[in-house]
Amino acid sequence: MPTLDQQTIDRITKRGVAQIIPEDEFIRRLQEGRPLRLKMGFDPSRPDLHLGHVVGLRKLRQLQDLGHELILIVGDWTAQIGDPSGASETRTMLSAEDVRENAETYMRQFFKVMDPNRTRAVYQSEWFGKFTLSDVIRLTSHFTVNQFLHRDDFAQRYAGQRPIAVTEMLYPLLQAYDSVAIEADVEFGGTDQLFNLLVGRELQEKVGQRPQLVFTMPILPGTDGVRKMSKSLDNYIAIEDTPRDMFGKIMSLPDDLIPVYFELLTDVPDDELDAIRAAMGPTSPSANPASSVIPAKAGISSLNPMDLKKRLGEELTAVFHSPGAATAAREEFERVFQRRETPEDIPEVAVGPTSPAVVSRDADGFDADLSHLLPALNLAASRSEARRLLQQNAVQIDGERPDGERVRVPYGALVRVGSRRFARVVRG
RNA sequence: GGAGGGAUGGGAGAGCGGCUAAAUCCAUCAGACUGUAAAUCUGACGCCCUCAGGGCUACGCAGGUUCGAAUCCUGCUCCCUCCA
Repeated sequence: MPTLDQQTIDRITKRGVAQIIPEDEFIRRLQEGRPLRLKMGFDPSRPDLHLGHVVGLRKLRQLQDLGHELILIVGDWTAQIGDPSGASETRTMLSAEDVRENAETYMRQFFKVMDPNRTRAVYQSEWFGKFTLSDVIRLTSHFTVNQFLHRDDFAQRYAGQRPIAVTEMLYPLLQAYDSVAIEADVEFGGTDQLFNLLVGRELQEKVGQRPQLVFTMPILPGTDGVRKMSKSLDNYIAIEDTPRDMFGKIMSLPDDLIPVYFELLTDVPDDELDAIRAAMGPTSPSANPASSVIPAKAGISSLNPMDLKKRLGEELTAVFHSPGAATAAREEFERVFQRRETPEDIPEVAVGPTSPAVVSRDADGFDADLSHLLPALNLAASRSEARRLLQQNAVQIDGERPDGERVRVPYGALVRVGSRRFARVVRG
């Protein structure tokens, strides 16, 4: 294993890190030069990875690249408990096939960031499958309810007289036992995982193992700019989003998220990061419309929010798809949104003579009832919505805005609703 | 075992007999503007129709009271809190 220079240590322990417990020991063990056994768990009931997960994966990848080994825990038992970190929602049991399928989906995404050669996936059922009630009692006996009630999330719910399921108390315990089972050296998680990770550390110590180090990573804000990125809040950018969606969602981020995203999701050097922060800071043009013209100093001219977002979008899209796809997505974006031109791939929809959208037709086109045509083209969910869109002047046919519901539509016409919904009408 | 609280539109959350297709906020969509699908402002936001109007469905489920119910009553189902 390579010896570590200070720069590498800083990169590992400073950037994109919330807390390392204890930090000095972590650095010492990194320098020992022996492979560490890194642990990270995942919930197989939600196999969709998004950029919020990538923050942690990138950190793990850095460590893999230094020769450390990751053990990925497939949480097929904890998944049955539900998400203890907030929204209480009863979860149905997953079948073994579901778990396996979800795990495969997960890994497919996972290995876009991680190194498969230094990753080993294990299922919790390897040890919990054999668990007996007395094992459970022994496990629970190490901790007190009072201790668990101090967990931030539980404390808040208890104070607010909101429910805390008994099984949720089991969640940290199971997760902790995973650390014992695999003899983890370091466990990783978001800052909201701190309590669970520490329980693992404590349990290992109680059963006579060397206690794991705990490594927490900052939570990435979602596309709304406020709440953490999560699927249930629908403010996420999925790893498997199409290049176009991924790029587009990044372009729609609030400007003040730009520095965080660069910091946590890219390798831009720290000094460049500082420049970005300075440009986006409270006195930046984005926050002060009066000075929205950026000084045309060479090298700094690229530091306006839109260009930064394009760069961010292109870099990230390239990671999860390909550089070519990323460039194409950027060009598409520029064409459709900046120059208001038409996109490359427009779905063609055949409209036949019996369609209610067709009032009468001839060889070149037809007289259309737009309230029927838009739903038929998948440009509106219902006739009511179609009418609303028409009233709002959102509809264009070959660039013309119709003034009524009845209008002549030639075959091959491009129908556009708003700025991003398109369809081409073909004879059917 | 006992006492109490609740179930409303994609989410949160008002309403507590007619003025309620249901306040407000968020999300969403559109228009304007722009540096972008940012920000801001404006508007829309159940479905259907021969559409400046009309109709149908909707406030956990099933009944009931009433000219009229999301709102009152009864029974169910589900959820939550507290006491023991």
